[in-house]
Amino acid sequence: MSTKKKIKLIAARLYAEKGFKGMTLKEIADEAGIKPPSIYAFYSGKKDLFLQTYKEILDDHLHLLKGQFEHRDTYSARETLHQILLIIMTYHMEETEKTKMFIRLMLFPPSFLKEDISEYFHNLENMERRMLKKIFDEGITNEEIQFRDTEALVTAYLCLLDGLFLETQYYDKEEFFRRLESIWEQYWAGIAVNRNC
Amino acid sequence: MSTKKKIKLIAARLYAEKGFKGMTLKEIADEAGIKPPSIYAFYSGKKDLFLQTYKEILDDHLHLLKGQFEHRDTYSARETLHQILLIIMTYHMEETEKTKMFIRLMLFPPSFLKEDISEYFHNLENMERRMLKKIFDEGITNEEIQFRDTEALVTAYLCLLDGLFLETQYYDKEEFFRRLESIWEQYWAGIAVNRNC
Amino acid sequence: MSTKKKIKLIAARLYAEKGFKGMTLKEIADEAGIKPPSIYAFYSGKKDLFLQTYKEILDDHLHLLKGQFEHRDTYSARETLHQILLIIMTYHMEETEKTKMFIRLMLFPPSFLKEDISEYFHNLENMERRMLKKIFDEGITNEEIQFRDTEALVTAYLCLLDGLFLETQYYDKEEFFRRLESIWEQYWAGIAVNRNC
Amino acid sequence: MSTKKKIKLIAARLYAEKGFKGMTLKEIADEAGIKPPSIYAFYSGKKDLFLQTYKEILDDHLHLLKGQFEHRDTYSARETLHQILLIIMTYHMEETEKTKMFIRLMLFPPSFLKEDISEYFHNLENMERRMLKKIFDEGITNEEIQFRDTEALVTAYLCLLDGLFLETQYYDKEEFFRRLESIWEQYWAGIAVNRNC
DNA sequence: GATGAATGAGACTTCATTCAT
DNA sequence: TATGAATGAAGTCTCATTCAT
Repeated sequence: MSTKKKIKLIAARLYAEKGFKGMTLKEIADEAGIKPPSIYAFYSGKKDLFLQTYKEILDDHLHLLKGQFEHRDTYSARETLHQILLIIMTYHMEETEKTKMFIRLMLFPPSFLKEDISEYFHNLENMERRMLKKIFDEGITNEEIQFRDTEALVTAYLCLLDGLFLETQYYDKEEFFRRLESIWEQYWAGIAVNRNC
Repeated sequence: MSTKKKIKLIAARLYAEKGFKGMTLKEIADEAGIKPPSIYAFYSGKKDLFLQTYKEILDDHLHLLKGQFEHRDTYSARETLHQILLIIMTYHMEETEKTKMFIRLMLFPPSFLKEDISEYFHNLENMERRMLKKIFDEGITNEEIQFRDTEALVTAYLCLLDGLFLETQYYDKEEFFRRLESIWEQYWAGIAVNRNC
Repeated sequence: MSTKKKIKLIAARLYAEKGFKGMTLKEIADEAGIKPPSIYAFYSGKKDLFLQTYKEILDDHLHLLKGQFEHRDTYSARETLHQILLIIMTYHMEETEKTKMFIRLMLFPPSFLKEDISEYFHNLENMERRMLKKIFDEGITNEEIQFRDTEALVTAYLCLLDGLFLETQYYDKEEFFRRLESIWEQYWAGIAVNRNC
Repeated sequence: MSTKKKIKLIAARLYAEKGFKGMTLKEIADEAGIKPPSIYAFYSGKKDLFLQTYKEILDDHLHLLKGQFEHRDTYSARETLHQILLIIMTYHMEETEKTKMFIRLMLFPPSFLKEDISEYFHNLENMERRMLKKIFDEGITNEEIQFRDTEALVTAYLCLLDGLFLETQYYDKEEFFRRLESIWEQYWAGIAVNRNC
């Protein structure tokens, strides 16, 4: 891997662990096997390095989400919604560094990025809402899901995503996915058309 | 207010905003209207100040939770569970600084507190689970809630709490509580005994 | 003992151990069971406290020396010279703090005392030389000591004192006095009139 | 000279003058024509700088002593013992800084070095005693020196060394060496075989 | 006498950054 | 590309000292 790329990866990890102030160029350089001034051969400073790092993280994340919402036609709404949970959470459980960085950016952005980040998340949510809305609309049309204001359905699903997302930080893989299934079942029971009545 | 108390409050806020490294004694002193060395008249150092601050935050939080779970006998399970959501989230929407500090501690504890924090959250969850278990058991006995493994019910409710908790960070008060109601309704529908069948 | 006196004694000890910069008013106050500002009730500052302390040390020392040289008439030169060694060294072995302080003052005086101290030691040496000269003159007159330039005898005796003085810092009491006797014997053999020839 | 070496030399001098606490990185930097943080390019802190400095001082000193005791076979005991005095004292009169540092280390070691220093001086004395013992044994065999317990002879010679050593701090070169000769003569008279009887 | 609160001065140290090589 | 040397800015902390109480 190129030194430049290596620096960026290390920076991402250290940012996730320690935050912007807490990560030092010395530590990054040490782990990359170079000396701090060498970083300036690739990036114009700490901020620049971080800017390039964080952009990549967000792009990754967006790409992942987009991927999940495409090719969804062949499945039922139930399967799609369940699948989305699984895929997103698997990603977060596996890419823990990226996820930690993501959380830091979301909740505690460095002040010089606050606006930028805020806009990103705004767009992200809108995109998610649009995509989910389609899925719920189809689910209602197919009589899989109880008729209800689609916006409300989206809202609750996003809350489910958020809750699970936060919990990826507390539990180990096995425990987490056991919980996920249990939670999913109750969630689905609340919105599915009850065919047993 | 005493200077000592003032310092602690400012420290809590700045920790919430910037983290341990990011908050500086200079800034704390400036806001308190004193000079940095004066802080040492009350705390033996930055770490000590932080330790005393964080202990208070956690005690506050624990106290709040305990308060919510007491005196619950007169209400139905539905009311109790709904009320818990409302009270906890109201606290977090109002005490935004303490909540931010709480989140930082939970997700990105300073290394010298990792163990301590970890133990605290472990105890916290156990306590919550015990209390919620009782509520759900009673709900099932009263035929308000569908018969189901109580542990699973607790797990899902905690996930709901987590999701909402995270969302206190994104939305304004009005928007947040609108969402809360919508989410609650769907959640309750998933676990309540369906009397219309 | 009065607090004022207590402070002075503690200051002396701490100066001996750590030097002027190394001793802090906090530490002095702690040991005296008071708070640092209270020292200002007795002394106008650290320098003043030290000035009063060091003056007492030097006065003590001078007083001791003077005492040794008086009342010497009844003894032989041999006994007198031997006795002086014993008494001075006993003092230094017993009053280790005062001795340490004395050494510090002599070798590493705080810059604001350099001149003062230098003058003191100049006077001290002159006084010692005068007194010793008398003893040696009498010793030569009595044919106890070989005829020789009295100044040279004084010089060698002072060197003996210095050597032993330094060694009070290295050895324990027993070991030290064993050495002293052995050294004294050889010294005396070098200057005594050899009656066996 | 390299900046690193320059810093070390200045540190040694300032330590000699003012002790560990009294010497400041600011002053060292000023004299070296750099700024305090630059010192950290060469040493990891004040302690480290001091450690490297003091090690060199002790090594120097040991090296000097060892040098004096070698190649002594061709000389008489008298010449050897006299020569040792001269060479050691010449060193101390010329390397006044190193000697002052040496004295400070010996009498007032920084607490973090106490053990280390103590062990060093212990070893030093043992080495000196061994070497001197040989010289005295040979001196007795050659009938230059009166028969006597060799340990006692060594003890007295070391006391002579100590006395002169301390006096290197009081007198100027000329005065000092005049005294030395006078002292030496009386010392030697006390242990030499008296051929005139 | 004594002290709690406060502070100016100054210490050590870290860190991002520059620049000549 | 890479780095050794250097530094300005800033941070934590210590300490003698002041002052109102």
